[in-house]
Amino acid sequence: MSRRSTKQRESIRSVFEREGRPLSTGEIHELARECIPGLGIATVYRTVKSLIEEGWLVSIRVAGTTRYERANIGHHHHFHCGECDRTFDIPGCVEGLNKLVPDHFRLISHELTLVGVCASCTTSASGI
Amino acid sequence: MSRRSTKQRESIRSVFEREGRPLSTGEIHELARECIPGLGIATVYRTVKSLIEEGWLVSIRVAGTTRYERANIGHHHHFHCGECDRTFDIPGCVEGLNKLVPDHFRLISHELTLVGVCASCTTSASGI
DNA sequence: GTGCATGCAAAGGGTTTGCACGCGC
DNA sequence: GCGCGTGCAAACCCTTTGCATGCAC
Repeated sequence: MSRRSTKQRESIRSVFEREGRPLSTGEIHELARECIPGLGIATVYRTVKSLIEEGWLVSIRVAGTTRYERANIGHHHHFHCGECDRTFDIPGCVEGLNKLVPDHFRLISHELTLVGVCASCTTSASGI
Repeated sequence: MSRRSTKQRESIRSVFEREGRPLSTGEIHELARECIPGLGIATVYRTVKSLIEEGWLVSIRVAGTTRYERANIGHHHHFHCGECDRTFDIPGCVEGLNKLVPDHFRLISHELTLVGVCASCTTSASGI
């Protein structure tokens, strides 16, 4: 269970700590390659998988793509920007979920995604 | 824009009318083949695409897969059963969405998915 | 030195496209 | 008969796996 500390692995962890938002494998690859040009996509997938097994990351699905984020940030939801295609965490939750559950259905969890335009795209109009 | 009426196309439409719930391409293919054994998967994809362009279907993403449903059923959300992997429509909505939106972000739409166990899986324990 | 982690390339699964045939019109 | 819609197979994209090399320990 104890994993070796390699520069690839540490680089991927630091990308998440630096960005502080959910990232796709493409984003991870691109951002981590700024430090490690030769980083292979297979290593990204393998490292993400092992970080999930360790409980350091969790996977989420937003706007049709799988993304990954830190596991320790508690219950929250997501805001997806349709302009720059980035996803952000938002704290808080909604009320009235139980009244939506049909009779004899059992509610275990829920996912909420807000879709719109993020602050930087709203102000710059051109995106990032 | 006017499409020919073929037995494949009509069969796919009737599957949606019969089931009344969001369907994946796999489910569409399987269900429509009960009437048209030779139906190819490429035809399913092409027909679904054209039904979306016509505004008869819309695509949604639930639990990691793309599904399709009738476009004319109004605002609603989804319940995904983790046992049988089927998705159901649920009427109604939640309150308090606006207070979740971060400053300077603009909210356009939202998606809510409840995850749990559906009525038939709850009672039969074994699923469908 | 031992063996896990990496990079490359090939293999998988789901979706899309090219092409010749057949059916709707 | 003309041309769109279909079925098959190949092509694609994203993700996973096999294998030899290299680095962490």
